[in-house]
Amino acid sequence: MPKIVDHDERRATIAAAAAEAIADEGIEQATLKSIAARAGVTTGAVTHYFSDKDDVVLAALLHADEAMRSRLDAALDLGRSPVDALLDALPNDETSRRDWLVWRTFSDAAIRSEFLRSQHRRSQSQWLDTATQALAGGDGVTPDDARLDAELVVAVVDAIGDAAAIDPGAWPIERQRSLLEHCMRRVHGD
Amino acid sequence: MPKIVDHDERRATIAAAAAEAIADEGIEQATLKSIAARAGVTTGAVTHYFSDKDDVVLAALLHADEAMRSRLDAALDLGRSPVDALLDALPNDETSRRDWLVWRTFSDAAIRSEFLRSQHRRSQSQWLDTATQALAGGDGVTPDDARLDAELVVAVVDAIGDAAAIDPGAWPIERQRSLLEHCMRRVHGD
Amino acid sequence: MPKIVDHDERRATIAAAAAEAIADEGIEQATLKSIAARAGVTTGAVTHYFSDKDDVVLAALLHADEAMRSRLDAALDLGRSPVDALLDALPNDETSRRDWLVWRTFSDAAIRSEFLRSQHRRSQSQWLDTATQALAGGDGVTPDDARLDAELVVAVVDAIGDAAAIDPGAWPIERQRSLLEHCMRRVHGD
Amino acid sequence: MPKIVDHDERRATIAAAAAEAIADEGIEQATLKSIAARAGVTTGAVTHYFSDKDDVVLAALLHADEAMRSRLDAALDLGRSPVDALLDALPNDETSRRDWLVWRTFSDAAIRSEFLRSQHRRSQSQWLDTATQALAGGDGVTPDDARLDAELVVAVVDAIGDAAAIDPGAWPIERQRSLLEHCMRRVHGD
DNA sequence: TATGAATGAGCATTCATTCAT
DNA sequence: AATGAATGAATGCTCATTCAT
Repeated sequence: MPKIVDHDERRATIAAAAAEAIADEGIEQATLKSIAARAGVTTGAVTHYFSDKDDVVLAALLHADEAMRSRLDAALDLGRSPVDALLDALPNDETSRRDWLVWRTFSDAAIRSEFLRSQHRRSQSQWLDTATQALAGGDGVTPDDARLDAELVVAVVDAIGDAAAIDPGAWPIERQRSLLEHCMRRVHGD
Repeated sequence: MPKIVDHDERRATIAAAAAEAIADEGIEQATLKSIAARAGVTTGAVTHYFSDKDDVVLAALLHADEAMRSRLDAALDLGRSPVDALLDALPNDETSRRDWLVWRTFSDAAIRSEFLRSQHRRSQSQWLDTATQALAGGDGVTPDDARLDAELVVAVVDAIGDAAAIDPGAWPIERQRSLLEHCMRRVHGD
Repeated sequence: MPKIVDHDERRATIAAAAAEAIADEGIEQATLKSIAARAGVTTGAVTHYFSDKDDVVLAALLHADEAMRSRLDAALDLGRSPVDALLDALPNDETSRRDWLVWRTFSDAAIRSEFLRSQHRRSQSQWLDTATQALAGGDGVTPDDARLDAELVVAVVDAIGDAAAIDPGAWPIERQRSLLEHCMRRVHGD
Repeated sequence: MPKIVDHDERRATIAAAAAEAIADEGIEQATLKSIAARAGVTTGAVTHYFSDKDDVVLAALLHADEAMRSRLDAALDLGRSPVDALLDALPNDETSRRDWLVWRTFSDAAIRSEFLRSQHRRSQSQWLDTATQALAGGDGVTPDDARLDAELVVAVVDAIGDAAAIDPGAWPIERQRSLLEHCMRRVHGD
C-alpha cells in the first residue's frame, strides 16, 4: 500500500499556498518553488498534484473566489444587514485582502483566456444574483430598476474592494462603510 | 556630428509602444525585445533611453494615465454632459480599452511599490476632483454628500471601466450608458 | 500468505513492454512510467523487479535480440530457403520491425558500454555462424571465400534491415527480396 | 555598430561542436551546456544562433552528413579507385568515425520525424547515385543489374560503416578492405 | 508483493542586462 | 546615438529513484 494521503486535501493545501503566493508576489513572481515552500513541500510534489503551473494557478484562483463567496454567504446567513455582510466580504483583514488581490489576478488572467473569461463571467453573475436578492423588497421599484440598483451596488462594492485591496491605507473600514451606506441611501431614495 | 534626435520624443514613442505591449501581452510577457520591435528600434535603443525595464514600464503607465485623463478633460471642454464625457473616457474602442488595461496594470504595480502607490493615489484624487466639479451645483446637497456623490460616481465609473476592459463583450456601450445614467438618476434623487 | 507470482515471467512481461516502449518512443523517451503503463503495472513494480532503468533497458534489448534470432532459426528449421528465412527475419511487420528498432538501440548503447559491446559482438558472430552454415556447400569455394560470402550476406541483410526499420515506406518486401536475391546470385556467381 | 561576427561561421562552429557532442555522448546526453562548452561559448550564445535544441541538432546532423559526402567526393576527385575512395569515407579515424556516429543518430531521428526522413532519404539516394556512377562501365551488365550492384555495394558499405563505427576494435581497416574487395569481386564476377 | 507519494537534480528555454563596436 | 552579440541567472518541467505503507 502506498503512503496514504488525502489527494483532494493535498491539492487544496497547495492551492491555498498558491493563492497566498499570488497575492504576495504576483502571478509571475509566484514561482513553483515559492508556492511549494509556502505549502511546505518540494516543487516535485506540486507537479505531482497539478499538471503544470497554469493548473496550480487556476486552482488558486477558484479557491480564493470560493472563499470570498463563502464569506458573503456566511454573513448573510447570520442575518446581518446587506451593508454589514458586504463589509465583511470587503478587504478588511489579511485574509480578505488576500482574496481580493487574487480576484484581481483572476480578472487579469481572464483578459487573455477564453476559458477563464467564462469562469469569471459566471462568478460575476453569481455576485449580481446575490445582490439582487439581498436588496429585494423595496416598494414601487420596477424590476428593471431593481436590477440596475443591484448592478449599481455591485459596481460600488467592486470598486471599493479593488481600491481597498490596492491601497488599504487609503481605505480604512470607516471609509468603506461610509461610501457603501451613502450608496444604499441613494438607492433607497433617502 | 552626432545624429540629431529629439530625446523626449524618442522616449515618448518607446513609452507608447510599451503601453501597447503591456496591454496586449501583459506586463511580464512584454519583453524589452517585443517593446523595441513595436517601437521599430532595437533593445539597445530602449536601454539607451531608459535605465532598465522598470523605467520603461513606469513611463508606459504614466503615458496611458495621462492619455485617459486627457480624453476626459477634452470631452468636458467640448461641453459634453458629464455622462457623455465619462462614456467617452470608458473603454469603447481599441485605444481607450488599451489605456484602461494599462491602468489596471498600474494599479497592480502600485500594490507592491510605495512610489507607484503614491502616484496612483494622486491620479485617483484628480479623478475625484474632476468628478466633484462636474457634478457640482445640485441644490440642497450638503458638501459632504456632494463629495460622497462624487465618490459614488467615480466608483461606478471605475467598476464599469474595469469590467468593460476585462470583458468587452459583456459590456457594450449601451450597458455602460444605462448603468451610468441609472447612477446619475439615483444621485440626483429622480 | 504472500501473493504468488512467477518472478521470471513478470520480468519477461516488463522487458517486452520496455522493448515496445523503446521501439515506439526511443530509449530516452521511454520512461519507467510509460514502460510500467504498457506492462499494466506501476513504476514501483518495475523497480521491484529491476534494479534501475539500465537494468530494464538491458532486459528489453536482450529480449528483442533473442526474438530476432528465434525468428530466423524457426524459419530455417521449417526448411525454408536461406533467402526466405532471412526475409522472414527482416522487418516486414510490426513485430519484426519493432525488434529491428530495438536492435538499433542495442547497437547504440553498445557504443558507450564495454559490457554491451561484448554482448553485441557475441550476437553478431552468432548471426555470422548461422549464415555461414546456411550458405555452406558451394563447390569450388575456398573456406576463406565461404566466410567472406557469409560476411557479405550478413552485411547486406543488416543494411536492408536497418534501412527498412528506419524507413519502411522505402523498403517494401519486394525491394528487400530483390536486393537479397541479387546478392545471392552474385555470391553464387550466376 | 554591434560587435562584428560572421553569423554563418558562428553557426557552423556550434554545429560542429554539437556533432562532436552527439557522437561522444549521444543525442539526449548532449546538452546545450555541453555543446556550448565544446564550442567555447555559453548556452545563451547557442540559443542566440539557434531557435532551440532541435535546431542545433539538425544543424549538427546536416554538418556531419555533408562532411561524409565531401570526403567521398574528394577521394573520387583525386582519382582513387572506388574501393580506396570508399575506404577513405569509412570510419578509419576519429573524424570519420564521429561522422558515422552522427549519421546513425540522424537515422534514428529520421524514424520519428517526417521531415528528417525525407532529408535522410535524399541523402541515401545521393550515395546510391554516386555509387552507380563510380561502378559504371562493366560490359554485358543490364541497367537493372547495374542498379542492383550499386545497391549491393552501398548496402555493404553501410553495414561496414555501421559496424566499424559501433565497434572499431572489431573492424580494423584491413577487415573493412577485405570485405569490400570481396564484394567488388563478386559483383564483377571474378 | 506492490503501491504511488515524494524528492531533487537536471534539462531546455527565456530574458534583462552589459558592452564592444 | 545605436547596434545586436553575449552573458548567466532563473523558471517550469520531467523523471529516475527512494520509501512509508
